[in-house]
Amino acid sequence: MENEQIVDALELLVKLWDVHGINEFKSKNLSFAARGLDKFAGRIANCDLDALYAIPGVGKVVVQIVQDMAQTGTCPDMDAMIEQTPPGILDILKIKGLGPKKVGVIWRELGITELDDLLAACHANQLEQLKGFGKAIQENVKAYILFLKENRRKLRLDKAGKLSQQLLELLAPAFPILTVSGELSRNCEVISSLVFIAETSDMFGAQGLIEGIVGMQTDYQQSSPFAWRGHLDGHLIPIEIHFADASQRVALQFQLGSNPEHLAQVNFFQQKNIQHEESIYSSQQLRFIVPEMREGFKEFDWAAKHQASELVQLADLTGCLHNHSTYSDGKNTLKEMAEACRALGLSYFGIADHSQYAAYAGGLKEEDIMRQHAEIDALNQTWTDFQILKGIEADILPDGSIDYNDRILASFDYVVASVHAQLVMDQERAMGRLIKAIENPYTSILGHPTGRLLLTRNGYPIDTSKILDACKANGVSIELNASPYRLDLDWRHIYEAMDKGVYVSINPDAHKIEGLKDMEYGVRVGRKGGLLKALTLNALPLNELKAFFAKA
DNA sequence: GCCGTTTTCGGCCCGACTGTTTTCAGTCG
Repeated sequence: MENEQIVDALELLVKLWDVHGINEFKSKNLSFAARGLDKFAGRIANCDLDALYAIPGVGKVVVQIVQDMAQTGTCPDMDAMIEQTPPGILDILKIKGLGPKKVGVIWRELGITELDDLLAACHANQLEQLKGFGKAIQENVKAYILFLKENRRKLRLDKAGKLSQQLLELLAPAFPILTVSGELSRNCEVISSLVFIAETSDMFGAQGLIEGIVGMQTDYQQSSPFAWRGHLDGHLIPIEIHFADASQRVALQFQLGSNPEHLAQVNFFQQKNIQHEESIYSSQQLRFIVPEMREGFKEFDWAAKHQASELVQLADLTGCLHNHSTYSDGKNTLKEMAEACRALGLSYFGIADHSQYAAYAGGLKEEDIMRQHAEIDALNQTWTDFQILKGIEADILPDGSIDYNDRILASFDYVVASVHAQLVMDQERAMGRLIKAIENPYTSILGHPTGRLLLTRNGYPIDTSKILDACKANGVSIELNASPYRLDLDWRHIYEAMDKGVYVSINPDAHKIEGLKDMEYGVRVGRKGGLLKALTLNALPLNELKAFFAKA
């Protein structure tokens, strides 16, 4: 097992112990140890014992657990907990606002072990009767279960992409010409079904080929001679595989890859003998629209003003600006992160560790900042083609002020201002807080503007138009957080950012080296919203970027 | 279960909030 999986397993074990009410301090210690292991630089599975014992909270028992986990993927304690816990409890544990203690109460007092039963209990006002519960918690639980049920067949873009790759490999022997279509070909941030087009001259034999593949479960009611529908074992997301002969493929790819609104706007169903995508547009005197933009949203207005060649590309990026290191909650050192960034061919690395208010994430105290800046100055001596920029991801405090005093803020090259705590706000409060932060003269970039986590938590409500106006007026860039967990700014608002001339910064929010690659998701979703190279902050040459930060 | 001594037991990570209480437990980031 890899470090991340081991740590995840330990955290699950902690939760299960807490649900079962097992020695509170034993589980607290394991939780503490897991945090230490999470930060561990080497590979846990083959490090020596002394290194493990050096981690705070790790003693004989934890070492045994970790070793068992690393080698077998489980351990006796975990086996025992899994055996004693109905699987539905694990789903209930995912509900925000319900911790292990409350889940334990629900299980013991109401005998509930399934989400559906918990929802029914909410409807019957049983939850609010429990000690420590009330109307508010019951309403919150009800809303969250409905949210989970609505989303349980959906996947984030990154997960859908990986599953799609797996399916392409599975299907390749049967269908040499196979393409991805549907939402994934449009780079939607959340995918509700996986759509493929398989070229075949034997429409009626195609079905059977898929049925013969291990793991492919056919939904006979939804399938037809023209399309197989079903799912892959172990995955809830619906899969569609449409069949087309060579002459129909371009048209079908366009049809299934485009939102119906887009099809309507190009009069798709009135068009005959489609041979090339270009002709679909040219026949209507329209400019060509790239696949990812085909939503029937604002792409035609955009195309009236811009060319597809103006869209940002991965190769246009000159550096990246929102990253973490072991100074706060990152997994790799500042030097490792910077070197990895340089290896990607970028010309600068912006470090933006957490600020002091985010104590849970190891936010930087003043002395840490001094230490980090000294290290950056030293590292910057070692390169001529590359440099580290001194940034910070400073918390936007509940009153809208920015963490740190002006003297400290002035010591950074730039400041990413983000909300991390007190995320539950009505729009009025959220706007007051964000606008004040944007107006702060030290703010350079507004970080993850809504705080959303895709398929997990909706962000706080904001009036994006007013936020963009404030950004423009104050020389602040807005972040397109490229982590596939967030992809926040929502791409639907990028069109307006472009119209208003607001710079968008594609920020990976990387907490480890591999996280730097998330910039690709940012580019894909940015293009979907019409993001221009000219208004991508981290596509600017370094001197222009610095001028932007200086608000010159 | 682990740690660190006021060294073999007693105490255990932070700060803030929320929804429950009527002083606090549970949860979150």
